[in-house]
Amino acid sequence: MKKSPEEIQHQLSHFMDLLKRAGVKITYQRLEIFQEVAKSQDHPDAETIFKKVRARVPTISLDTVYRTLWLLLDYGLITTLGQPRERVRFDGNMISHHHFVCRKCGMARDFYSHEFDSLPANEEVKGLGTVESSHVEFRGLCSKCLQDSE
Amino acid sequence: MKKSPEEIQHQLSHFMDLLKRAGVKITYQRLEIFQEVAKSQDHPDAETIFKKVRARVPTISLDTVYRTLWLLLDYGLITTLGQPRERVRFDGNMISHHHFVCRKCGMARDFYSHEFDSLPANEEVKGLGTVESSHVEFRGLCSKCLQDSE
DNA sequence: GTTTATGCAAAACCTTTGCATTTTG
DNA sequence: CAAAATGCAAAGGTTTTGCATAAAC
Repeated sequence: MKKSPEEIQHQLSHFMDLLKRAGVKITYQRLEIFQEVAKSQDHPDAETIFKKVRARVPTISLDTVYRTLWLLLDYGLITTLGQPRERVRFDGNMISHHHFVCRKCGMARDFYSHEFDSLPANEEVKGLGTVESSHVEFRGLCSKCLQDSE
Repeated sequence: MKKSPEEIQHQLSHFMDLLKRAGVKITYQRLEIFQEVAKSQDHPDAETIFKKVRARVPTISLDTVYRTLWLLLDYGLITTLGQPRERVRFDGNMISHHHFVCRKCGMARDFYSHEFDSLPANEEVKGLGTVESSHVEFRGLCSKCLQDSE
């Protein structure tokens, strides 16, 4: 589902509004980086975004890209695949299971559900390849972070 | 759901069997590392596993831990949270969506489903915290990797 | 005895930080 | 003009690699 130029434009206005209200400066670099991520379809890494933006802003540096991406994340304008700023974590539980992940502290706990083990894939998904398993991730706040924020 | 000592023992036999058949050497270090991950409940990182194993094998080094963990992953004896050996990836799509991920090449594609946006959490999950959203990940082989393996 | 794994140290890799300069509001 | 952001270079943290030694088969 590719975004229309109008939709990108609309998101861009929202982005500028949000920064303005927060007293954060709107720079040429930030606008370009935001647009690049907003129109991306393939979950790019920082380096990829850097290269694409550099084609239009030759003086941009990689650390500005990182700083901007974390800023966008803080303002809830983008998300990451998996937990950001984390090292690899290993899982010795080979029984099919699912996760509850705390969006604040990153705590991940297993739970089990036969129903979720084999959710039905629709035609759109079947067209992408062969589906072997399904995994559910519930996101929210864990009891501990809930208490801390009260 | 904590594993019983018998279950760990059973998994250990399976592990040794598999390595033997593959002509891979069974070492003290590998046995200890495997057991540590097998009994873990909290998705530890390499450093954590290293520290725990070092308590029993004082001469072990961190690079052996990494080499062994990737070995275990290759043999399908453990998994990782998120994609292994990957940098952070950003997602500019803020509409609630789900993923199909290829287990071979790591390709991740979005798809949409109102049903999956709010799957019902059971009592076990509700006890962990407040659930805000649900996300489904289908895993399998993408069309491209499927072709390559034929 | 031959092959493979280990431990060490050094490298590679991705991401972050300090600081002088430039840009924004 | 004051405050904040950029670009540079250097540092930080995690993961990987080359190689001599040690262990497994």
